[in-house]
Amino acid sequence: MLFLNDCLVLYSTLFKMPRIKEYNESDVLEKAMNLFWRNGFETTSMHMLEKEMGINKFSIYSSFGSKQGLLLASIKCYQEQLNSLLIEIEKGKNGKQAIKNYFYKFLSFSQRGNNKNGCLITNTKNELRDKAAPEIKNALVNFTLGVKDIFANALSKDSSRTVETINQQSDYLLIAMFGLSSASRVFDRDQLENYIEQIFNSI
Amino acid sequence: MLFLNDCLVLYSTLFKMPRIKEYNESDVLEKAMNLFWRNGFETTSMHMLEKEMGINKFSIYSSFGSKQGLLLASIKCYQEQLNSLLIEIEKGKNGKQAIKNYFYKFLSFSQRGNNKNGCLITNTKNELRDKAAPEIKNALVNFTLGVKDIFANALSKDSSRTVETINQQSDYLLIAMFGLSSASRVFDRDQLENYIEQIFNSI
DNA sequence: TCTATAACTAACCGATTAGTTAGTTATAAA
DNA sequence: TTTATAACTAACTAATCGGTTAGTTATAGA
Repeated sequence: MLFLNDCLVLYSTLFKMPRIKEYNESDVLEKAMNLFWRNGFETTSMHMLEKEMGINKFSIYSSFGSKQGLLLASIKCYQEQLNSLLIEIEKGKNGKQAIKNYFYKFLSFSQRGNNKNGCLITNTKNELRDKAAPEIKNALVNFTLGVKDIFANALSKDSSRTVETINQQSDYLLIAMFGLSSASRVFDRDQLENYIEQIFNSI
Repeated sequence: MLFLNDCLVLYSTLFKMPRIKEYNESDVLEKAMNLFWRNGFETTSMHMLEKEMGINKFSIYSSFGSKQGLLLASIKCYQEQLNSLLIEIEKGKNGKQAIKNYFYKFLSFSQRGNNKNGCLITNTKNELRDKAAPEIKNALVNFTLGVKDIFANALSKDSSRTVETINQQSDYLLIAMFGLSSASRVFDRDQLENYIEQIFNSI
């Protein structure tokens, strides 16, 4: 992602160099992401973001445009973190087992630090629905479609599944993952692990 | 539930009868419940509630005490409606099939009128978590425990399940129902029906 | 040192929030 | 008709919301 800072570096080679930003945009973005992840969009106020990010409103708005702009940047930051778990699926030789491993890793990811934050993407889908800006909706939908594709590709590595079965099972796993994301905010770890085991009994 | 209206009737036999309420409390409660169900707690403002319920703030506060008090009453109203679906499970002879039928009926219930409202209980759990008043938390937890019991009792009707298996499978179905509630707000009907079929393949 | 510029501070904006309250109206027993 | 009382109206409160802006500060080339 190209941040204003990068533009400034380019700019400074051509014109006079004005005052330098005192914060790192990817550092403060990570903090904003964690706040949205923990509290949701509406509950997270600009005041909370100022305190957590350590910068004031002017800086937030000059770097990210709006509160929803900051959420969109947070979602993309979050998606990059999830992607590093998702590519493990593609490496696995046994598709079903690779997806199952991903479910377990995701569970740890969603409950790290004893916080029951769930999944930022699922949380945002659940919370905003129609109220999200089109860019945010697109980011959420596209990521979800990507995950389904990864599931489908993994399943197609295993022997003897029809195209129809692969489509049904990847759809099923997608909703099961959505359910796990929501449930991970409420249920205990052992209940959730039992849930994962049962999910993979049926495919 | 004993409403102020009922107290008033009792009161009127002993003292002078003052002005009569111009609205029916269970009627306006149903409308409030639908609003909370559709929009969630925070998004539903007192102004929206005034318009939807057809009464003003004073009346809402005199009948239900607070916004969270109105939510609590709405949740109890909602639970009564779900109970009429849940008792069908207890009537069924084949436990697994009875629970599966409940999943399908719940899906129609959660998407009636082409609205993707999900489940008021799941939505509230997802949205409020720690911010809910203790009374609301208790109502949610107790209802959830009740549903698990109903699942367990139904499964124990079928032959040859150990106590351990019944506990695991009813826990699994509880989380699957939670997942279905969340997913029903986002996914399509045929995807969700496929999800239900796959769930019951594994038990 | 001067100057153009962007980073930064802090006060401010109108709108909206949940909740309150003073004053008015309708009721029915007395 | 009088009167006690609760239902009702509507204006109000203090706090908070996302977002803006006028004024100050730091930078580095000229």
